[in-house]
Amino acid sequence: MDGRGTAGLLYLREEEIRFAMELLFYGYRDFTAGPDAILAELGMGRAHHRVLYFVGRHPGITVSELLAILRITKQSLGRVLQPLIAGGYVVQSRGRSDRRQRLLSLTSAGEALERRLFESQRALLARAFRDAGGPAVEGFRKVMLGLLGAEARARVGLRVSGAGAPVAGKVA
Amino acid sequence: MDGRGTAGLLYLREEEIRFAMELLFYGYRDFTAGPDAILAELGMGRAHHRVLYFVGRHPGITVSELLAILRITKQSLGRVLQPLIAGGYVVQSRGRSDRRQRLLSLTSAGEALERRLFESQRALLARAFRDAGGPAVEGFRKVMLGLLGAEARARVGLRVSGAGAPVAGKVA
DNA sequence: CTTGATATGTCAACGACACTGACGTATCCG
DNA sequence: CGGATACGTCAGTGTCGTTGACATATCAAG
Repeated sequence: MDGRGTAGLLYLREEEIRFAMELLFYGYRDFTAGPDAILAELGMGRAHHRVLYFVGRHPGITVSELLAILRITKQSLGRVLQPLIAGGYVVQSRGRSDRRQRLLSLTSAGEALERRLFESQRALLARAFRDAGGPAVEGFRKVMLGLLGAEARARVGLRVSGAGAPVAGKVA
Repeated sequence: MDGRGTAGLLYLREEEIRFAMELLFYGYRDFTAGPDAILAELGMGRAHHRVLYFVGRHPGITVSELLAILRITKQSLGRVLQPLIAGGYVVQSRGRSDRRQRLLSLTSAGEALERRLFESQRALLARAFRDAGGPAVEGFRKVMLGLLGAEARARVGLRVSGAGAPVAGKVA
């Protein structure tokens, strides 16, 4: 299988690892470039995008849960959430069972902006998927899943349904 | 090469795209967590890591070239490069053909630190590769390569061939 | 050899985004 | 009632990026 019939299965040479590292570095940067440009025009940044994304993904999410996903402090979230609320992108509502909670949701303006940001990345990702092909996409998911820590894997695993068998991973 | 509009092979549902987005978000964060922790003890940050990495990767690199790779300003680089030089991790030497250039290389201390940071990520990546399997790794590379812009693709592409890699060869 | 471009360094100010620490308030729960 | 929890906020700090301006050494060309 491997060109050089060296070791049997997967010979993890350093070069191979460094290649992957650079793919992650350049890939992540180029993947976020589109939204970054859009947000810059609105005086917002990547942090705003993350909030819009996860609030859109989990309508009615609590502040605590959002903090856990983003792994930032409430002070950091506040700095970015306040403008989003003031700008009419996000609304708060008090929890019905627990009135201390402020459940977050997107307004229609928030949904529109999130959609715009999403489409920018969707286009790039869809092209990469199409060019790579179905089996490659499946491999991409497997490898990326292996990079996630236990917490993130659990979070993302909740919706892994259609993505095929999850990686056989030991979650230390 | 741009077969637009057909959903034949790969049905790019939104859910699938969002799943990949989250893999990239969580994956990149968890992938950088190891080095971040090591660097924090040394009073350094991710920017220092990137300089160590690429200087180690390209010994004798010019400042201009490093700036082009990182896509930051020389002021930003200076703030991070100066401590690395003062700390004995990086050395400068004047270019032999062009004495205006300051060619950058790692000292043995720099190599040791870079190696330590590398090993932290290598362990995680190697485990993810092993768990996912060879074909999955190949798919991972294909998809990630598709996310790179032309410039980054050319940059990493320079060593896809020269690596003598068991990588199946052509890209995309 | 002067002249203009290039490679690099640096000062100064600023912005985004994270942090810690501390305090205040509303609400839940036992 | 009283402690724990959910959230908000003020104040200060640090990393890492930016723009703008200016200095210096060196190259390359007329």
